[in-house]
Amino acid sequence: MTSKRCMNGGCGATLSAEDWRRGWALRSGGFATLCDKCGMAYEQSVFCDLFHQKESGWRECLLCGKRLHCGCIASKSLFELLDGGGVQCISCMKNSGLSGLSFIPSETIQEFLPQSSQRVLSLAGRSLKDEKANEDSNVRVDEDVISKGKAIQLGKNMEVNGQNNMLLGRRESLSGSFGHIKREQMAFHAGKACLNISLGNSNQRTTMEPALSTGIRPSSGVEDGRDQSRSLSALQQAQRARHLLPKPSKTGQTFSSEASKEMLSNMRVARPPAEGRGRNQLLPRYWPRITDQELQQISGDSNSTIVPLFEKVLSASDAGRIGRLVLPKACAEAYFPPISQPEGLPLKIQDAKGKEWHFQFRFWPNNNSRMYVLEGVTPCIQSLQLQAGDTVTFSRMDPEGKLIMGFRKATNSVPLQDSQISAIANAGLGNETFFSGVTENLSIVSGYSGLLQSLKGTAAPRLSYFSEHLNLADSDVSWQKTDTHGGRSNDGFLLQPSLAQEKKRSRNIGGKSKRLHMDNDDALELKLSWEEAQDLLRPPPSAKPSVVMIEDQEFEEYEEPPVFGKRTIFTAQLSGEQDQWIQCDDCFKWRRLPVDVLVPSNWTCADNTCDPRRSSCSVPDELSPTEIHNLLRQDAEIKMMRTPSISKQNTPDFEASGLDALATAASIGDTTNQATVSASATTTKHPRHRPGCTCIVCIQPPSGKGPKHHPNCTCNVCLTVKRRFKTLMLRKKKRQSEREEAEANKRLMLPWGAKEEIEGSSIQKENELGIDAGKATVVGDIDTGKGKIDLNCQPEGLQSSSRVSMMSLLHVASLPLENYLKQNGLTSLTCEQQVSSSSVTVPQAMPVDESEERTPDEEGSGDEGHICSETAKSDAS
DNA sequence: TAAACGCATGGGC
DNA sequence: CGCCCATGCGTTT
Repeated sequence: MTSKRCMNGGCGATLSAEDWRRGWALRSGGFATLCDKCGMAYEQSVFCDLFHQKESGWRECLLCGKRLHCGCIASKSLFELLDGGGVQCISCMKNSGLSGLSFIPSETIQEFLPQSSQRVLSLAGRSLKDEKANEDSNVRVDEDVISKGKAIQLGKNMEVNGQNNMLLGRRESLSGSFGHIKREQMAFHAGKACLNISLGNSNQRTTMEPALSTGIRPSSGVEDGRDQSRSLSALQQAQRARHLLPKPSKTGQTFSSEASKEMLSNMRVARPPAEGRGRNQLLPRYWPRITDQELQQISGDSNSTIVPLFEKVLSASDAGRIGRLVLPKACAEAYFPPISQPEGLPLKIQDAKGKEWHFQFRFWPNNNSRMYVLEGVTPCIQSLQLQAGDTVTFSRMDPEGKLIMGFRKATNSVPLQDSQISAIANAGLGNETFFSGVTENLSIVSGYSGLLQSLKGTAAPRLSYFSEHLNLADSDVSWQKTDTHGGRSNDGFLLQPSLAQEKKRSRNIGGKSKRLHMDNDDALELKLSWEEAQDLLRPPPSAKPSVVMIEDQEFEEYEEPPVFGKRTIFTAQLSGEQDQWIQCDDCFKWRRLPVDVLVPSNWTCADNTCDPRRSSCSVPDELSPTEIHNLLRQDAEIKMMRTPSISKQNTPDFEASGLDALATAASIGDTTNQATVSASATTTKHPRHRPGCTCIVCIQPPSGKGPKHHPNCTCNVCLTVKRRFKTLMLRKKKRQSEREEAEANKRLMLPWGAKEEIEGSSIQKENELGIDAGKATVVGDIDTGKGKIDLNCQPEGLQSSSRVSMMSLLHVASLPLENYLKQNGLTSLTCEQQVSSSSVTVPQAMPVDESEERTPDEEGSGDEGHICSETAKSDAS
């Protein structure tokens, strides 16, 4: 397929593949081409490459630079698109031979949909030209006929723009064949006038006014709850989609931008993210995640461009002997050739090695729908040694249009260990969740009560409960899921599952649960530790928790769901002034915020109410590129320190700082790593408490200053202290039982060292979970109960110290809160704080982990003495 | 009789 | 309730 001929009436231009590459014609998505000579698309016309996609909300026309937004669907701009061949259907979210509007979230489209009406509709688009009834570009479609179509109902609650009446109808339901797009659901719009638009050359398009359809608005009284939810959540959905889109692949970008660059070099064209057509319509689980490298491998040295289409995790039946691979309907209809007969078509698909496979692409009628399958895949599956759980990817090589099949073995997932599970179960903290991966911007999750519910079960159900209640269906986020009982194995990604497990496993592959899985490379990319997740967890606005008891443990329950905030970076300046830095979602500039501002998951400059001067994306960065670089670098270092294994592995020479370093050392058994801090400033506190830190240590005013606190004071500091006390009590119980158990087993059999190892191992367990138990260390006189808890301090000999730590913690925790506070001089809840002499990034306080682990003592009042690392080391040893 | 085929069923959402 | 899709299962080859 080296050339194409424009089918548009008098044009007849022949366009070669070289033409496409040169930008004379744009090879579009699907199986279509656009004639650059006449501006018309032919075959299945697809306009998507005429537009650079901008996030999810709008596109910029490459020809006229016009910004098309959702409103265009009801404007003349829409008609332009329609004239090119169709529009996306809101019901199936496919394209009626044209995906120019595929960037518009379907829910948004619905908002602009006109109501079903008894109007004379005309079918727009050249692709309908063969339709006999459409020779005059007008087809009368009776209401009753239309109403058979399912798409109608989507628009039934919409009012009609008097000028540009538009109606989406289900093509299939109308009157049978409309040629190659027979099955497609497509758009109709009223009036002949639309057909007179944009038949000329491309430049005419520039004259079109977007003319956002003021006449069309969503009506109230949506009857169908499903429709309602879809409609009402449009913005949310769109926003979520925007935030959670996978990183664009460069290769994909070249698909449209390379050609267009040449063609439109003098135009204001922003480089689009590689939102290939259809991505917005497809379920995220089908979004291709092929890497640039993989794409490069496929394309080799050729001039071809690989456009990732979709992917699928193989189910048991896909990988089984039947040799049928069930294709996601939306993907099949969007990317594979249209088929009208169940027998379908033979399809040649080339694998990454260049071998060409012959499959039968067909469908089975299924209810009133279809089920698409690729038949004859067994040889291919076997050749590639694929099995259930592996992923096959489908791409298209342009301009040839050849289908390419790749795969990704599910070989590198990291199952949860039993120790991790049990540690999670034992942690006893209400909102702990084992995050295997989360994108940096997180969306709303379910309510706290859901989490609490989940706590009632074992660890595994808890995890799955949480997973399943994370409303992240539109996100590119997956959650490690564990089996609900028994082995707690990581179903779905077992390398060599036993036959006995086959069935159970297969149920967890694909299907609904597959969205809960995540490839390991994704997990790495999206790695977010439990601590970091805590950083991002925000209490709901105006949250007032009620305390509930579950299994003798108190939990704060919130009415509103918790919110995941956007990740920010905390810094401090020479003056000691603390800042929080946040990156705008739109312009990616970093803006300064006060430290105490809790930001939502999405944040743009416009939200910068704290600094009106910088509340616009147009305002330049406050920081120089170098400063930003340093900011990010330090933040990355801090992050790295939080993940011991990564830290150890990737930066063997990196001198981790503070407690993190010691925790790291503890968890990896390297006690020689001292707490020397390169990035932190001089402070009498542990280096972890650098200026800007918002932990309880640092949020308290300097000693002797600040207000005295009453016992029932509800200020942040007091609440935190009280909360810690509670946690301490909980942990006391836990550790006591652990200790008793360990001692019962080992007292007479093991020397101290070995016994200490037991406790040490429990700490290490927690460290594996991101619970830096090693941070909490107690030194002092156990017998008198005047233990001085310095959680800043990490003695060199972790093991011996942990023994003291446990006992002292137990003792301290057994005291009444008042005693506790009093004993530790905390009635005034003040602390000494020194600021650094340089501006540094600081780790964000970890609401549960660190703050709960520490006790007020450490931060405390100076008279008990604030034992810091150096001192503590000698004390403890 | 087994494999292939075509459709039906049902869980999950 | 409708849709998707994994897979079951009866029929055909």
